[in-house]
Amino acid sequence: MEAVKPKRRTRIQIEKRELILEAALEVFSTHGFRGSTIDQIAEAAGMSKPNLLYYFRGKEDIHTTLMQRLLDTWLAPLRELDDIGDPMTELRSYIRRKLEMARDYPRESRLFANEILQGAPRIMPMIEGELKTLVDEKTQIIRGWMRAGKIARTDPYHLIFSIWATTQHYADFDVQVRAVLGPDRGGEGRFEDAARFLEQLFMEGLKPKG
Amino acid sequence: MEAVKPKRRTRIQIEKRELILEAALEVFSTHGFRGSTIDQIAEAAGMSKPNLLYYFRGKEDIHTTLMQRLLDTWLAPLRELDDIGDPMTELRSYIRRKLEMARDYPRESRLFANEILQGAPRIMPMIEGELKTLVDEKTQIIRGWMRAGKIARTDPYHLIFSIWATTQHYADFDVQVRAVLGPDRGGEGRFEDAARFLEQLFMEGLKPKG
DNA sequence: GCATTTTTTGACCGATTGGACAAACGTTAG
DNA sequence: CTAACGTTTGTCCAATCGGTCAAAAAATGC
Repeated sequence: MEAVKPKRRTRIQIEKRELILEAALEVFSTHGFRGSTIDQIAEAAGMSKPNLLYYFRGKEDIHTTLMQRLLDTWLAPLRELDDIGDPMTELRSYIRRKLEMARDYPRESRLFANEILQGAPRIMPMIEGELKTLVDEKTQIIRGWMRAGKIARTDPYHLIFSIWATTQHYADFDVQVRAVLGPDRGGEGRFEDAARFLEQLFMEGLKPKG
Repeated sequence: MEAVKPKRRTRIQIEKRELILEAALEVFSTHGFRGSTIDQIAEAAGMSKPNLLYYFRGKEDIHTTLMQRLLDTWLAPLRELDDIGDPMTELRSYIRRKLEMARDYPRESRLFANEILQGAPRIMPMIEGELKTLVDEKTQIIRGWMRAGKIARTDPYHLIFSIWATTQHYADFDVQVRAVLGPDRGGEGRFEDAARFLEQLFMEGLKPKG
């Protein structure tokens, strides 16, 4: 195994690459990979297409760079889930943090959803590697809580899936959520309503059986 | 308001249009609208591009036809949710039916998800109309159950969202679910495991408070 | 069988796409 | 100042895209 090249970067390169990735996040998350064009990204980043291609080898390169960074931030809340706190409180915090991410980083959520929806053609290794390892690890912790009678016995994998699904729904299906709630209830308050609902659902649903 | 033209169709037209829609469902659901090409659809339908365009005016036409049909089948389980049965049983059946649809019609789910993810540019009217109306109607029924003390008091809109999110997750994020569960647990049994988990979560979560 | 209508095809078109490239322009160290 | 290096741009290209069209082929009605 060879170490990754150090890749000396100038100040301008660092700044411009950052600018491009921010623009690409905006474009990719709203149109998907194939639906986005380099021109769109270049324009959003305020530069010409050839100029953008001076900083990245190509469209694919931008996308993979973006996805690699994304996964880290995206899995951060799950990483924080640990053994030392009270199980119910830990899970409640996890749900809250996940919902906050859906609220504050909807583009990241949609970018990820777009990729998975289409069969994860470009990030399958990360799913089978990093992500699976982390989930396997955390389900063990959850299983421990169940054995200790701290939370109801159930399938820890599907528990995690359901937390992912319910929270990310508010980012990925945002337009539908807003349309269904209507103008009066679809405002910013929808996230607090969602938080209250999900907290109740999961806390009651996971209460250990006497 | 003018009635839609009767549009006399020959036997061949009916058959071929069906063939094309089936092929288009396959292609659109895996690559999204912009990611799919007419050539791909034509090949999947076993005909040439000009031949396909003899039956549909264009790419957009195929997509909207597909979406219009889809929404009906897609909302069918929610339509069945009614007042006459036992509330808990009704909700349990709804969840089960929804999960069965994710299992049996994953392409339809992904097609829908793709469209919503990108801001529902082509089906917004259906969301704000048909879908919203139905949800408004059903939340009233659910609210009635809550007032009658049959299920726990909570937000009926977010309850429906969470059922949609958790069930459709198994279609939309299928590759991720399978990758995380691994080869041993990611087989066909995953849907039964999911059904058991979701049933427990929602039934316990919605149990009326004594 | 024959005329009419429906279906299928190959060739083609303009627009857009991802990307290459060399020349021009800026910046900076000596 | 100037040579070396980093950055930006205009122009170009081949491939692919959605869609057209006229003519050939097949099906249909009489």
